[in-house]
Amino acid sequence: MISPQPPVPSALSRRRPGAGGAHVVPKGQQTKQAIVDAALALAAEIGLEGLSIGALAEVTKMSKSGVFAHFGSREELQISVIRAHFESFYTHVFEPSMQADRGLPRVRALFANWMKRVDAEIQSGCIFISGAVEFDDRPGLVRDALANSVNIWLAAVDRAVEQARELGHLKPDTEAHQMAFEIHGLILALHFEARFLGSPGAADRANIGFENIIKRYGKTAARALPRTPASNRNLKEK
Amino acid sequence: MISPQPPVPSALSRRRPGAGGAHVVPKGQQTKQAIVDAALALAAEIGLEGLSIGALAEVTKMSKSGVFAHFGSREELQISVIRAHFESFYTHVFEPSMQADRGLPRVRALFANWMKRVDAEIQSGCIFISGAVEFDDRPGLVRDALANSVNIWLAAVDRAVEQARELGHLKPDTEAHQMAFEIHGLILALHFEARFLGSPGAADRANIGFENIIKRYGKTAARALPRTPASNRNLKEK
DNA sequence: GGCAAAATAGAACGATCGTTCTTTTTTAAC
DNA sequence: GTTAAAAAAGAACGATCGTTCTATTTTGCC
Repeated sequence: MISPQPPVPSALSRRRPGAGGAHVVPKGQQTKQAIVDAALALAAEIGLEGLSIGALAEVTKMSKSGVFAHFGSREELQISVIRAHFESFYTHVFEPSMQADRGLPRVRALFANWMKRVDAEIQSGCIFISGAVEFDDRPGLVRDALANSVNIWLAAVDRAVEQARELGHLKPDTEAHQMAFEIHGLILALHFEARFLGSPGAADRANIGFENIIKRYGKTAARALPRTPASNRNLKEK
Repeated sequence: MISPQPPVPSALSRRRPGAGGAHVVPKGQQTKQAIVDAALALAAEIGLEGLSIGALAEVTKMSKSGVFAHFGSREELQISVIRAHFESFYTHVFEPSMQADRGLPRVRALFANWMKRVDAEIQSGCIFISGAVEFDDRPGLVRDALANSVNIWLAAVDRAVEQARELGHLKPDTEAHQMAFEIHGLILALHFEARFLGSPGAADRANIGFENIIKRYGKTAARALPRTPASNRNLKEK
């Protein structure tokens, strides 16, 4: 239900040959994984559209046809990259956040881990963001896979916000997707300013923006130190 | 000072031959303008990187070399497109906004016109946004021209916010670029959700997000109807 | 209307692209 | 160790790319 694509045959069986067991991982899947890893790094830099089988063959020290044979088409290669990126995102951003308590803590964890991820992607590039721009006008399987992955993630954010509202951590009339939309905007602005413009302090601005959003939708003002005693007083209750 | 590139020789003399005067516009610049216009539409759809001289020749019903001769390189063509896009943005977004009163009204006008523009670009695509993604890792003249244009625009937003603060329309400790950053995020989230995901209501969410930002930084709460009499009361003064 | 200059067309280049086909090498089960 | 299957290499394809060079057409001033 979580993974956007069914055909991940060896996602769980990809473990190294354990004691007593024979070689569990066929050679083919092994090199295919290596190709996808290289493609992941390459696509992050120059985009999914910039991914070329020739360049990939050079990086992996294989022949073009050798690389190609593992996917059957460039489209399938791109989809494999999206799949791998989603898995990584799921492992490093989504899963750790789910260990935080349901409600506002989890919303904070989602944003913090998301920030950490995007902050690292300032250097390498983010496939979800660049892919959205590259394929917003290009229908097909690649776009579908991309939109599928993104939707799953954004829905997870929506859900966490809605749970926080239900638990009384947010104002009862909070529109979950409205708040998630504003949070998403901060991430995109961070990516834009930091990666494209090289503007320093963008991460701080995203964090401050997040606190502003929390202040706007949160039920209590206890979290971020209030500016004046007056504003503190009136926010304490209701 | 405003235009990011000096060499715009006929920006003012591009008027049609008036009564009595001979043909003021040489044939060359005339078709060059037509090519740039076609390139502008094409680049909005498929991106600056997707711009190909062959496709452009087909659209304009010219030969490849005929198109090419006007620019001398693909890079120069891309820069011309950025220049044209900036001029259009300047005319349709910046200039009308400057007719609003300095301060909060002007900030509102800037956002409203920006929204109107992006809303139209949901269909065609926005060169500033897609270009930022395409060239965030590709140094060169194209990237420089793009960053230059974007910086001019973002600085204009910063300036308008700062003026609003100075005029007492915003809280005195408002960090202009922080607020502009959050506004920029709304625009980017709108572009992402509406253009890539096709999510309905994204424009509404951006507008609501803007009102939230105004509420956060604004000195008075008179604008957007307050939810409760209590919150209204305490925000009225200070 | 003639004439130089500007504008456009046409053909070809080397490079790279994704893909196909054939051949060689490597793997892995017996 | 043999052997069939899987994996990888190699060569070539048609297409498109940006660009160059040369010819042809069109423009615009006298």
